[in-house]
Amino acid sequence: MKPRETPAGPPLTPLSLAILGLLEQEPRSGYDLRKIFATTPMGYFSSSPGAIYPALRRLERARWIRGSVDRAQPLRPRQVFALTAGGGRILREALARSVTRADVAARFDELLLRFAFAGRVLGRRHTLAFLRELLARVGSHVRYLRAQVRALPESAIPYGRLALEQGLESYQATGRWLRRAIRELEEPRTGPARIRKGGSGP
Amino acid sequence: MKPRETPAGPPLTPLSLAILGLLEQEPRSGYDLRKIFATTPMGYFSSSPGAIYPALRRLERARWIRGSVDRAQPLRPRQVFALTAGGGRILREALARSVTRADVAARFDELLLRFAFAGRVLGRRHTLAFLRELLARVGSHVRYLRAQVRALPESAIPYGRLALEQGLESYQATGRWLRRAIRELEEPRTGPARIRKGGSGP
DNA sequence: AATTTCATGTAACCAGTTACATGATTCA
DNA sequence: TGAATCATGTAACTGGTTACATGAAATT
Repeated sequence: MKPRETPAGPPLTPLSLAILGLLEQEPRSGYDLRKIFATTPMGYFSSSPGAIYPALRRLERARWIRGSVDRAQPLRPRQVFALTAGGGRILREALARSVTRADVAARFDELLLRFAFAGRVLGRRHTLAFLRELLARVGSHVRYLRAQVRALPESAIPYGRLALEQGLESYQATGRWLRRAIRELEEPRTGPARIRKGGSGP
Repeated sequence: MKPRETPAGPPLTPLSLAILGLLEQEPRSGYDLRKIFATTPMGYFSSSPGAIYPALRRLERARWIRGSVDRAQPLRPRQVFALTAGGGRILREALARSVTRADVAARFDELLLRFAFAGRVLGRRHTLAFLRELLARVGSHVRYLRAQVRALPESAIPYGRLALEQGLESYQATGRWLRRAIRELEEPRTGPARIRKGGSGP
């Protein structure tokens, strides 16, 4: 038995990952996916047909998803895609992959997407492990940014420092959120801690 | 005089904008830019030669920058690029462009980049106007996210809600930062308000 | 002598963008 | 009748990624 059974396969772009995660929840058509990307906070991803339909075909060619024509509907027949067993394995692998500081700095949205899917797909235990690793990496990124701020000459014009501080404070808030999320998942049977208000009202 | 003197020109991608902003500060070579992207928090941008050198040539073709060979150095001659007058106009236009909520949701890094350059290029007054508009858009995005959280069924599994709350809290922190930045720029002659510690230490 | 750094590039590839196309059905 | 919605696609383009190439100078 050779170690790697996956013969390369198509690259797992953020869009592909989002599609796999959504199809794990339930089978959906390309149009369903477009609606989700167009009308929910997942709208971060492109909802353009020129992105989604080719992506679906790539995933189908790799046998990670399988489409079937749904003729129940009276309209033009929809093609509904479902995750295959192999696709599920790929998804779990992608969600369990370890996190680097570079991911935190440059691809945080993807990490958040992974978290959102991890609960269903990996279960509470692995999701907690993921969050703890994420917290460690966010912490080291915060320390990195703080060092960058300190390294600025006192005389420098404030714009660069302010821009750095935006990132710093945003990641600090994320650190606080991570600790809360970890606490919440550790004791699952407590009522949901509603978020305190305050922040960016007018 | 026809209204638009700019005949299309190349698209102003985030990388192009970063390059224009950096060349506005001082003339630099492609290698200088690569070093900046590779070793500073601007590392968010790609430092690959396959991105930078073609971008430089596009900008040069559009006459937004101009390169000149620097033979002072004993090494292989460097080509140093400087912003042209037309390039400066393009840069100012890009920095002054108005902000939408979609920008806040999907392209915040670019907005931050614009802020970092705006101080030098647009001056304090226009930078303040930019920050105030940004604050308004961040506020409406926070309200949007809060509505999304509220719309979730109480029974839902907590992962989706938690993921939404990450964004919410991160943007709330950005709102606080924006108010502080605005205050700081409004009264320029106060000592720099150092950031209070706390947050994501170990 | 070998490695690292300086400095600039090219070539192949490709995911996503933009814009257009199609055709049925439901609604006003 | 006409518009909007459902639903799926294609075609052209291009910026960025990855990987490779080159060659001189400084460093070890």
